[in-house]
Parts: sequence; structure tokens; C-alpha cells
Amino acid sequence: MASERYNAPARERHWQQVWETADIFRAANDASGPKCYVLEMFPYPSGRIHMGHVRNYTMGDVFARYKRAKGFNVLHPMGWDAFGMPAENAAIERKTHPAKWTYANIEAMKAQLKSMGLSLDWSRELATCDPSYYAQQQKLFLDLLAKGLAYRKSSKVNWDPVDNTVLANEQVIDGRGWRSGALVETRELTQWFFRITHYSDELLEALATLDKWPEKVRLMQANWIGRSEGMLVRWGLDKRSAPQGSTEIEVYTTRPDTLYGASFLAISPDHPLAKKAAEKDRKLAAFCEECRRMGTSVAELETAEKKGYDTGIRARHPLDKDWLLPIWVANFVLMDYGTGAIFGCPSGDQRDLDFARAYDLPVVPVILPPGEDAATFTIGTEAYDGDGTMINSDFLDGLDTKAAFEAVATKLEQKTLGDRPVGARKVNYRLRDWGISRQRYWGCPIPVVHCPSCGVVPVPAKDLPVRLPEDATFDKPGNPLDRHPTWKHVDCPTCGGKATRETDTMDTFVDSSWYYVRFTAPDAPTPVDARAAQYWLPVDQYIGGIEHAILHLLYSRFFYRAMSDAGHGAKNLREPFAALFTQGMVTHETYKSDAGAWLLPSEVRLEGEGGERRAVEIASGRPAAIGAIEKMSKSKKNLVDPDDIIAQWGADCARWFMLSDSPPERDVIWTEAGVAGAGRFIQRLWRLVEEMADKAAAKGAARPTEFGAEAEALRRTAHRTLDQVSRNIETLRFNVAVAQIYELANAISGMLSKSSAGLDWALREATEIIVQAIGPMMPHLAEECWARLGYNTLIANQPWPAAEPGLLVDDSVTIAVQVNGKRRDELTIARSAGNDEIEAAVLELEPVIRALEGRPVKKIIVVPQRIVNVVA
RNA sequence: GCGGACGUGGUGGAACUGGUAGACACACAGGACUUAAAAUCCUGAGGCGGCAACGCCGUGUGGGUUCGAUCCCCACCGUCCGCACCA
Repeated sequence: MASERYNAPARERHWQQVWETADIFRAANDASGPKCYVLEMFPYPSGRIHMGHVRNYTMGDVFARYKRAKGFNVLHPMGWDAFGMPAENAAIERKTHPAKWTYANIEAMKAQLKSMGLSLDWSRELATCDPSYYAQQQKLFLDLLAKGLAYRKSSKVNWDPVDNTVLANEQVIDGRGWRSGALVETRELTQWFFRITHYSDELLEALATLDKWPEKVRLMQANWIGRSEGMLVRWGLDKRSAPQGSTEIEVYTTRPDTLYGASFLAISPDHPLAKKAAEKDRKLAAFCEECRRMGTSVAELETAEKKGYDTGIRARHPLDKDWLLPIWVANFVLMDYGTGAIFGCPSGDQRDLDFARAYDLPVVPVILPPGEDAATFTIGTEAYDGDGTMINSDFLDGLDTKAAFEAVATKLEQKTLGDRPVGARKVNYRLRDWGISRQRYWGCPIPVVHCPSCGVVPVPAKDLPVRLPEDATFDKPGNPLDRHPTWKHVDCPTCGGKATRETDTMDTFVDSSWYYVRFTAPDAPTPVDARAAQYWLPVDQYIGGIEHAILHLLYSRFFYRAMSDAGHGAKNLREPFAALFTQGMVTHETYKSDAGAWLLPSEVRLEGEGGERRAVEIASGRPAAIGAIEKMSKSKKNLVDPDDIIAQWGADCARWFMLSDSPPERDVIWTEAGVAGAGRFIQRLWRLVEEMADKAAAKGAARPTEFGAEAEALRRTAHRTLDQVSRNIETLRFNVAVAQIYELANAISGMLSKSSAGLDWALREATEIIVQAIGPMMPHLAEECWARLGYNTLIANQPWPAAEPGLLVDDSVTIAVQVNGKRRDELTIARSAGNDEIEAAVLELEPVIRALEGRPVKKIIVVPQRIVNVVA
């Protein structure tokens, strides 16, 4: 029979239809048997999927299909992270409505995702901008409010002047807004917060239980939470110098052991004491003002000098009532960490040392590094912050650092100032509460009403959801909800008086903090269906980008706990994602025209090879520059459109290429050659299956009793491949699984020209195995091959084949033979051979005798089934 | 500055728990088929020396542990990532 090329795009549409009609990917909440919840981070509906999505969803799909074949009840849903700024910006630019823009995008992207052949349960599709979703989120908010986990406060916040909204700390990267890239300003505003700090310790501690998360992500979260153990220490103020009514100041320190090395106190320009002192000191007031104007961007911090101003106020050392220390206002002290006040120990802290040197303050060494002599040790330009032996420290002298910490801590806890202890042990966290207010339209409305007489009043359940008004205008900057003529004006639910709605909407990260829970029962009348959540959660395998290591993943860990504590979760579950995998980015070469404009890969023609590679701009015929390989981005135009690839090569080809070569956690370089290689393999596999299918004799033939050596070897290869592919899919090592499938394909090809009863049967078996093995990765091709092999079932419904254990182990093994650690030969011997037998055989090998050069053998090391080393 | 990861042929990468380094793929070269091309198939290849058998060298650099190190330890170099005036 003449082979025809496999027409991937056409056949893929066919099989997608078949799957959809059979509705085989719908997950049942009431199924018995083991469940497996596979989830990829849901996309923002920007309008088109990009290659990053293709990679992410392919990985998830391979895992989901594999688990399905392994007999799990798999939940593999998809939805849309649909609130957010781009919709609003589109509304401004194109004079459309965010909802219209968003839903049109969803429709387009859904079609694209479907063309990828993903095994998704579309019946659970949700969009976070849909009132049916955000209504439930508003209920959650109110329950958190009732629990004190949501609250309102005035504080300094990060203001993004381009997006005209507040940002959470996690959303400020290098002093810039995470979306807009604008330098963030500081503003004092009254905002809504989630009390994530209530869970600081739990979020940190529980990281240790997440053994299926990347170490890197856990570390990043631990650093972000930033736990430190220290003490709050109260210092009495010298009455003569202190402002009226100020009697003490409290500092936070992690190094109370260095208290005798203190030479000054420093407070933030925003510290109440600084403000009070500034009332009477114009120069100080000016200094504080100057500090506030200083930016907080990285560049500014790096160049900023340590600046201070002596308030003239003096504080009494907590361990020595006769020791007065100056209190300075310093530009490097942060009001929102600790107490906004520190004591400076210049010998033990580089920053304090710099400050002391600049203002000529005392530098007293209190910790003697190991190996140094107390008589000669001095601090020059470098502080010593390590451990050592205490010196110049009164009752602490001679103790080591840890013991000194304990001794001071105990003493400070016993000593009193006024009627309270001078010191108290305190654990501090870097983590701040999550500011969720956004001054934007396209987000979930915060369901409260502000009443002049009743204060903040929750919107009653019967009035939920608080819907976004559809007739908002986007022609002016600022919050469309705030300037809407009628929307915000309501009667107070409590007293009935005139009141106004909250016009802030929630950070979109709130939406994505619980969507995985909603997927378990997307139509439930309550936010969470307890039974469904209990059955499906936690997510068994979560896959997404590393960029969410802190943001989304920390928020979700918090929010899941908070909603559980408010009564919406699965019992005895604290962590929503049991296993996390962070995949690498998709990168591509960049091209620039001689006019300096970025060019799409499709706009250039590549010529030559190796060091001679050139790019030519097709339109102009002029040479173009080949630039660095970078993450695919609109700005650099190094984009390849998944639609084009799927139309030309098919989804299976794109999927296979995404899985090949690069380890999934690393970046993959998209190349035309790589895609073509994947395409070639598809055709090759198809030809192989056609040829097999035509070997009619093997189909349904009885299993031979004797196979013969070649058939036996092929069977071993096939079953070993099956075994290894299974394990590599299980551990998401797709590139290795792909390589093993190639090996099996090579082994089958090598045998195709030969024929015997045993070999025909083994070939048929091996072919069926390879078709099943590619099933999760290239599902359409697998169906096509399965059908071509004569089956009228769906391979998507076939159980994963089991490897025959007997074929995974050989009777004989080939082991390496070394002389003095250098490989000289190899030896094939019965697996059961004893050490004596192996030793004897090794010593007779010609290369061994030669390498020994007549020297006597000192000993022979035999590692069974691995290696033999003859030591001479 | 602090913390972490990584470094293997021309390229992407593989190597189980310390046990034959370079699987598999891409690119390349030679050959077959073809009027020709495409497609396909076969063969070759880490480097150096050698006709070959074979020998020597080889996983960023330098040391160490070990019968044996890509893997463990120490130091250094380079790349990438995260955090960063955090008291």
C-alpha cells in the first residue's frame, strides 16, 4: 500500500470532535476510586495564547492523560483569570467595554486551546469576572471581614502613577509596578487589607511539609516571610532632653548580645518621637521632609548616603542607668519594620559603622572573632557581625555569642522600667499584610457600604452580588466607579440613611487565590461545596511559571487557610497544592532590521550556518541583525504564533517539540529546525505504523511459544521503554521520556525488514506499546495509529499498558571492567554469576592482561551487575 | 552585600543511590535512491596521535576524599535567579 503523509491538522480536528462528542474528559464528583487533580495556572484572557501557554498546558495535559490511563479519576479544568487592567486599558483605547473585550478574548482563546487537543473538562469552565464567580468571592470577603481577617486601615502604600492604583508589596519589583513598570510612589491612604501576617508563622513552618515543591520556591517564600528572633527593648528617655510627654522609646533588635557596643539610637523620620521633636526644631523638620522625598527605588537606595540628624534627645542604656546615648533621626531606618527605632552597634553592623564613622560616634568592639587577640583587636572600616567571645561587655565578658544573647535576654526580661519589663522576646516578620484595594473598575467590588453614622457596613447577603455597573465611562483617568453618577449612592443597610458604596475593587490576585477550589464545584450556591472540596483537594499537581513563586502561590496558601478558617474548605487541609512544578520559559532569537526596528521571525529569512548565519529582512531584502535569545515577548517581537504552528504542523508537533530536548524546568529555545524535527518524527512513526498494520499476519496472531533472540531483544527494549517512560512522565521528566520513545522507534525500525513468527508478533507488540506511550504526548496521532492498527476503541480510554516484569531484567549483564579505575574492557556474563566466577573471567580478558603489564593484582572490587575494578 | 541554582561535544541535553561520560535529538559530513530536487534510508563523528589495533587526554579551573568522582568536600572563576538600608 502506498503511504500517504499523515495530515495532522485535518486528523486532529477529527479526533477533537470525537473526544468532544464522547465527552470523555468530564470529571465526576461522585466517582469512586483514587482521584487526581491536575491543574495548570489559568490564563489571563489577553486575546491570544502564546507559546508559554502551549508549553504549560502541554505538560499538564501529558500528566493528566497519563493519570487517566493509570485509572485515576482525573480533574483537569480550565478557566480565565479575567479581571484586570488590560481590559480597562483596552476599553480606554478602543472605546469598548472591558466585559465585551474580555469575553471576546475568552472565546478566541478557548478555540485555540481546543485546537491543542487538551483533555480538559470544559463543563467546569469559569471566568473570575463573571458575577456568578465574584458573588461567591464577595461572600468570602464578608466572612473574612467578620473574622477580622479583612480590615481597613490608613497606611503608607505603594502608588502606581501609571495604572493609577495602589499595589501590594509583592507587586512592587525593584521599586517599580509589576505591570506598568512605573516608579512607585508612596502615599498615605485608607485601604483594605487581608491579615496574611496572622499566618506568618504557619505559612513559614508549613513550607517544610511541601516536599513536592521546588526547593527554590520554598526558599523564596521563606525569605519573603523573613522571620527573625529578637527582642523589644525599652529605653528610658533623659527627662531634660525629651519632649513633653515622651518618657521612653522601644527598639527592636536581633542582637541584644551587642548591647554594650551601642553608641547611638536611630529612629525613622516617621517615628512619633521624631515628629514630636520636629515640632520644636525647624532644621529637624526639614531633615525629615528631605528623607521622605527620597525615593525608595533600588538605584536611589544604592547611591543614598547614610544621613542622620541628632535630635538632642538622650536615652538611658537599659543595662547602665548612667550611660546616656544620643537619639538620631536616620534616613535608613524604616518605620514599618520592627518599631521604627534601632540601637546602633557600629562594631557589629556595617551600616551602623558607616553611620558612626560619618558622624564621629564611638566604635566599641564587643565580639572578639575566634583567633583574634583582645588586646590588639580593633574595628577599622569593616564591622564584624559573626560569632565570637564577648568583650567590653560587663557581666557578659567571656561568654560566647549565643550564651550572651540568652544572658541579656533573661536580664532584660527581669529588669523593669516603670512597672513593666525592660525587654521582651519577640519574633518579627518581614511579611506585611496584603493590601487588596485597587482604585480600578474591572475587579471584584468590595461589598461594603460607608455610612456617616454606622461606619463600615457589610452588604447583606440578600443584596449580593454587588455588581459592577455596566454603564461606566472610561474616557477620564481615575476610578470609573468613584465618578459613576449613581452607582455608589445607596441607603445604609443598617440605618437606612444616605450612604456610599466602597468604590475600591479587589486585587485580581484575590480572584486567583481560590479558583482551584471553585473548580471542584463551579455551580455551587455557596463559595465552596464541602463534599466536592473534600474529595478533590488538594490539587495533586500544579504547574505554572516561576514568576508566581511568591505572589500567587503565597497568596493562595494564605487565602486557602483564611477561607477554611471562615468555614469554607476541606477538613484537615491547610495546603492547597500538594505538588508544584515551575516550568521554564519559551525563548527565541531576536531580529532587528538595519533601521533598528524589531522584526518578527516570520519577517526574516535565515541563511548560512554556524558562524556564518545571516538574517535577511524579507520585505526589504536588506540584512538584519541576529540578536540575543530571549523570552518571547511582544516588545522584542520574537514571537511565534501557536495558531500558525498548529495550522502548518499540527498540535501534536508543537506538543512533541515542547516536550523534547529541554528539561521542563529550564528555558526552551524555539527553533524552526526543532519543529521540523518533531514533524519528521510524526511522519516516521506514522509510516512505521502503516507498515506494521499491513503486516496482516501479526494481527491477532497467537503468541508464539518461542521468540528467538532478536524478537526477545525487541520485547525487552519495548517493555523497558514502557517502564521508563511511565516513571519519567510520573516525575515530569518529559525530555527523557521522549528520548526513550525515540530509542524504541529506532529499535522497531531496525527490525521491520526482517520477519519470523516471533519477530512479527514482537514487532506488533512493540508498535502498540509505542503508540500507547505517545498517547499522552501526541494524543491525536496516537488515536490515528490506534485506529490504523485495527482498533475501534479510543486510545484515550485505554488503560496504561503494564510492562512485563520478567522482561525488565536480563539473564546476562554487561559490566565494565576497569584496571586501576580505567575502563579497559567489558564483560558479558550471567546475571547470577558469583564474584569468584567474575574475577576469574576478568583476569582472562586480553585488555586486562595487557593493562596489568605483569604487575601483581592487589585486589579486585566487584560491584554486582555494575563494574569490576582490578587494582594492581 | 545576603541567599540559591547552574557550568558536560558544533548545539539542546542524557548518565539510576559514587560505578562503561556523551543516550536521544538538532546541526554537519559521506553514501544510496532520483534526470534533478524534495522526501526517505544507510553510515560516520568528543579531542589529540595512529593505516589500524590501540594509546593518551577529556564533564568551568585548582586541590582533596575514594579501588573508582559529571556526582561528595574545600577554594576559585563564570552565568542566571531571588532578596536587599529588615535592625
